[in-house]
Amino acid sequence: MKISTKGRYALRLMLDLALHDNDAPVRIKDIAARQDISDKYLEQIISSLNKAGYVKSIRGPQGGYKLAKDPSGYTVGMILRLTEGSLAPVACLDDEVNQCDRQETCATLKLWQQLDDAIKSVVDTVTLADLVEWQEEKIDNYVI
Amino acid sequence: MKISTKGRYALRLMLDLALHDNDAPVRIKDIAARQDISDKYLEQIISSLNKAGYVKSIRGPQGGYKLAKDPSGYTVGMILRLTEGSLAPVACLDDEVNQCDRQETCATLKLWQQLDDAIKSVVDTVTLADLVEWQEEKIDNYVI
DNA sequence: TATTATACTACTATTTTACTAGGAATTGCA
DNA sequence: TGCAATTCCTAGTAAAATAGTAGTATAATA
Repeated sequence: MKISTKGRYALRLMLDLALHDNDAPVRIKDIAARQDISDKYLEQIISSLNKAGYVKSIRGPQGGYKLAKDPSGYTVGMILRLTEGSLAPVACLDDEVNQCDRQETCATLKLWQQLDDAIKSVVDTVTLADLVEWQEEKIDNYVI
Repeated sequence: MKISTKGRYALRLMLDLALHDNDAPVRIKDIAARQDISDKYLEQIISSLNKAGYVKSIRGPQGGYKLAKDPSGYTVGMILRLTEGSLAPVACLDDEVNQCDRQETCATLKLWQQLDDAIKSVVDTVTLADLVEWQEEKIDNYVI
């Protein structure tokens, strides 16, 4: 029941983009350095975000990436589902293909549905804008 | 972010024990047949439940397993954590060893805490007795 | 046209998952 | 007392997922 590095890195990547959103696009190399993540791995992750239209890419010198829309336009769930796949705790909630034949009389199914709802209530509510806000709060309060 | 078979099977196993809780202990073989799960695999799973004192075992002929206490005494979280390990969505919530050095200024940490709370609010609230109840409701309503 | 950046594809070591296999220990019953 | 039924214990293993690395192609800019 762990979120993988892919999902976690994707969130930090998008947050980094949101925090450095001025005119100039942000290079993978810079995100990788700031977030201390392999740039080659980030490249793969951002590639799927790019294909989904979550970020815009600019190639060549002075190139990089920018968010496609305002941070408030992304929920955490959107980003995680794109990189992690489904966030449902069991496969039978994903799609009909994975439903088992005990469906009708399965008591644990109700449990999984409740758990799924609880997860959704967080990931589909919190947006990238919230993360930006929280980040700024944390930085303000953080004194060495 | 999936619950593994180990955790799912453990829940069904415990539910099966709760549903067949009369004087006679329940054999692994019977649970395996009813739940359509490999009995050798169930054996391993119930072994950890036994070591944790969640079930009592009786060896020899007419042996088997029984719940150690009333179904209301087990939360789903207890059973899942024993078999799955931690249910926290990221390792840095598990223990201090896994905390990263960004902890102080990490905005996603707040997200993971909220997600963790949401998960806990379900798994630490629902008990095996609830599953029994749901099961009975389902069976009552299920007409072929 | 050299340089800087993204884009794409393939490969790989490690870990986790989901079991299977085989035998040892215990106990009830004939 | 011995056999059969059951749990107990340990090891092995195929397949999938995870977390990357590596190399080259493509595009844009100065």
